[in-house]
Amino acid sequence: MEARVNKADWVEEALGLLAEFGVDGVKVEPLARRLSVTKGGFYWHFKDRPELLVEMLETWRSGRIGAIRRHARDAGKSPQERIEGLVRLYIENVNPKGVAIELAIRDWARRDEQAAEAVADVDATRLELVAALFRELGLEAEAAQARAFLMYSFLFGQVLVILRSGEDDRRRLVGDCVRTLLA
Amino acid sequence: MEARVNKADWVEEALGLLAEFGVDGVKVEPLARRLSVTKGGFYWHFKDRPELLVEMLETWRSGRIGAIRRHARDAGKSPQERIEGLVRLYIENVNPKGVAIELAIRDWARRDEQAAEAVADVDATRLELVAALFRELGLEAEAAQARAFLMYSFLFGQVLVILRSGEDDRRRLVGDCVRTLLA
DNA sequence: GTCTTGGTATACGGTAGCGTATGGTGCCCG
DNA sequence: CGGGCACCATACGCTACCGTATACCAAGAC
Repeated sequence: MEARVNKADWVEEALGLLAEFGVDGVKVEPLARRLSVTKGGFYWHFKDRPELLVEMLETWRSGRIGAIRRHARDAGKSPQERIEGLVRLYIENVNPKGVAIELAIRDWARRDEQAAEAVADVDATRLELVAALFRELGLEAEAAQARAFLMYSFLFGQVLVILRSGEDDRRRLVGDCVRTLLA
Repeated sequence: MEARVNKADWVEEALGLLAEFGVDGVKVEPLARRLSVTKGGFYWHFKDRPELLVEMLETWRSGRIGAIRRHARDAGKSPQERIEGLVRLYIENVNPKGVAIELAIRDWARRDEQAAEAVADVDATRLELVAALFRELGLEAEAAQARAFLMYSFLFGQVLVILRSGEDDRRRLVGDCVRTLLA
């Protein structure tokens, strides 16, 4: 039943809109319609649309960084396994909505300083984690940093390229690439 | 002086808007304002806004594919040099507007089938070119394809990650990565 | 039982953009 | 020199969205 809609619900649904239509698609009236309410309540929680946007960014940033920190403590597995876990976690579309949000936010970041800062923040965290794993694998600090950058960039870039040959082909290619990056 | 604005001018300026604000930013009235005319002439050249959008896509697609074909005929240099030329050409921001257009179109492609098709088209062409260069370098067909995918994806992904350490650092990292990819 | 907290509905005025209509205007061509 | 072609200005009606105002309501706290 869930009659009432709270602040978190607004943000959550707004992220859904973001994933589907990009920043410019998160508009308050459509958002309210999605939640089957009118925008009456929106302006109770948020001063205006920009305030919702920063809230979304904060939610995303802390969510992503939290996820990374949780993953980092995931000891007991080999570095390879943990890297492969990351690959699965962020890319191999277990979670298409999450990927869509990432891409939408990165696009947004090209025009918005605050979005860019959030992205820089999570990138720094993730890159450091991946670099640490490469160091565990025996690489020198510099080399590990470069390798982490290469791997991380590849994983993102890969979702931007459109293969006509289909998803199976992509999975195969990504697999091959990850393997060579771990060599 | 250039008083009159022709179809190509509209498309050109529309691509500028696309680069700056994304697809949703290409709106006909603002576009006309940029060209210092009213939208009167717009609807003489184009039936409606969607028609402009497909025109932009076509222009971009044929432009990119043409550029690739031109580059492919650029013999006389070693494969390494030609690959490094590509890196410079498409990525190392010689041409920030071109990169912005690419990204905006790829974002657009997530929601629009026609944009996706254009992107798939240029990706196929570029991937094949890069794969050919890796074959020249002595890799087997399969390996060359995978390496091309890795390199191409990396170059795109790299522009999505935001480094706080600045552009010099990025250039250094990208250089290192490209070198390991050519090894 | 009434008060407060956390919402929701409705209605309004304003702006931006879309697409249409219609009537210019400068320039080239015959 | 008179079309007509290529383009521009103006004005209109329509819709979508923003933000504000204001009144309402339901549930728990006292």
